[in-house]
Amino acid sequence: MPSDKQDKQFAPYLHTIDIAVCRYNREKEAIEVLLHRRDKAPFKDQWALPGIVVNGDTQDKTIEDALNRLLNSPKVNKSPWYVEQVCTVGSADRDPRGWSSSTVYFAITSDENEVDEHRQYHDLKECASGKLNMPFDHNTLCKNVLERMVSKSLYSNLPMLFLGERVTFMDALKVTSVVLDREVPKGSMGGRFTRMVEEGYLTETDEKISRGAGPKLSVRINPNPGEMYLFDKSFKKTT
Amino acid sequence: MPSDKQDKQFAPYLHTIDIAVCRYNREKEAIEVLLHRRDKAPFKDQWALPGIVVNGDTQDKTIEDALNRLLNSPKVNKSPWYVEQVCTVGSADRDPRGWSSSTVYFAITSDENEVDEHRQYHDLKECASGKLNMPFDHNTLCKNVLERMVSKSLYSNLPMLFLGERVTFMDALKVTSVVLDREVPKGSMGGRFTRMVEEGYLTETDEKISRGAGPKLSVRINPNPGEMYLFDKSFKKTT
DNA sequence: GCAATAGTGTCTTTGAGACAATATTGC
DNA sequence: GCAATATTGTCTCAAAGACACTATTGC
Repeated sequence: MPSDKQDKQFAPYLHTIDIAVCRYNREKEAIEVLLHRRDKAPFKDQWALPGIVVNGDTQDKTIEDALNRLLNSPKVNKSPWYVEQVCTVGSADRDPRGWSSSTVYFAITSDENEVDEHRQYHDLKECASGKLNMPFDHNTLCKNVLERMVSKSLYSNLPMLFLGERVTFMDALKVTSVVLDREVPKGSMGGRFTRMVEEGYLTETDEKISRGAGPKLSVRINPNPGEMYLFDKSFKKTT
Repeated sequence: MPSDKQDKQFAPYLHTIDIAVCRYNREKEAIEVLLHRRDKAPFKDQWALPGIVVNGDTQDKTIEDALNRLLNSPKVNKSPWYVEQVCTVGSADRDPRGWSSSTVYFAITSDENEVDEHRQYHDLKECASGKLNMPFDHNTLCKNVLERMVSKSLYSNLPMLFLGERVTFMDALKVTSVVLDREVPKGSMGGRFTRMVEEGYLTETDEKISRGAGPKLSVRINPNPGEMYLFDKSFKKTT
């Protein structure tokens, strides 16, 4: 039924949704992206961003439906804390099969290590730089995702979203440094962190966890993981 | 030749480029968007965002080619100072003709009043709020454009891009207040303006212009209109 | 002259950033 | 105890923001 509407001979081009589901790997101190090993041509067996065809074999009511179908598909199978549309690209030559466009999303998920033969996390920086060679224009897409991530991290707590619900100050400092790829002053981050607690974005707990030497770390709770906090103080508050 | 590849009976859906070309109307103190009166169904004679079909009657090599084709088309016919992709939407019911997706761009152009029967500027806020009823989901698209414009205006000189090459401080202050829809403190804007001059983004001139009562206004030159200046000082400079 | 408005100056507050000093843990 | 490291505090600087004051124009 769907296939007679989407006859590949006559389809002007494919519109796909591709997604960069990212997590924070604490051991490697790196942001990683979930990739999918392609099981068919073109680029069979190469690691690519998971994607689906909008209105391909399955009819989607909206682009968001297609996005959710991708998130629930075996390629991804995640419920990320945060999802954001990054960009749309399209050209005659990005896919050897013909004209195709792709709408790219960026998502943040927990660091649970659910991998299998066809799902694996790779260093996002290596994907963006091309050190890990990816099919189609997926290296460029990863670069776009990384750029969006970095630019938003300057004026929001986006890096903290990688930490989920249970947050410590030192983890927030570390993950922000990892995302921005430079050392973040402890004092500056401390001020921001204090503000988040004072304004109720983070709530206090008595819980403390230990991570090697030194005092235990106080755990704060982010009741709404995925909700972004803006540090922007440009011009006066809207109040 | 192109039409046998894009047989409308078999097209799974239309992918269009829609653009919100905006200007600053100094008299009305408003941001306006160039609309196009549709000359055919659906929504004949209604004012809509100008758009074209990607790979419709004309083959495009890339999405950017389609964007340029739209900019050069009679619907728009502008070379904006600034163009930025905003978002992509798609659904089965946004266009009565069937599944369609649209990639939306935001552009800034001069305030030259080139209008005709089918091209006219309308208040962007009214388009975004729905006070001006628009076909398809164009009210929502305008809302997306306005939101992007406002959020970027908090940490960049985006509103100043409406002024083009010849810039005065008071115009910069005014257009920023108009974009943000609230009074911007003169002192804050003054600091930012001074920095732009000191860092060479704006260059000094001896020229002064008069605008009613009061002293004449000093004119500064923005040698690269369309190039955005970021005020962000989050964390330490990359140097 | 005089109203209107541009440009400048002063002061306060806030947050970034550097860095020292102190406190708390594992071993 | 001691090394490692979390946490707190102090100081400086830059920018936001409030607001007064002065200077320059059109009428």
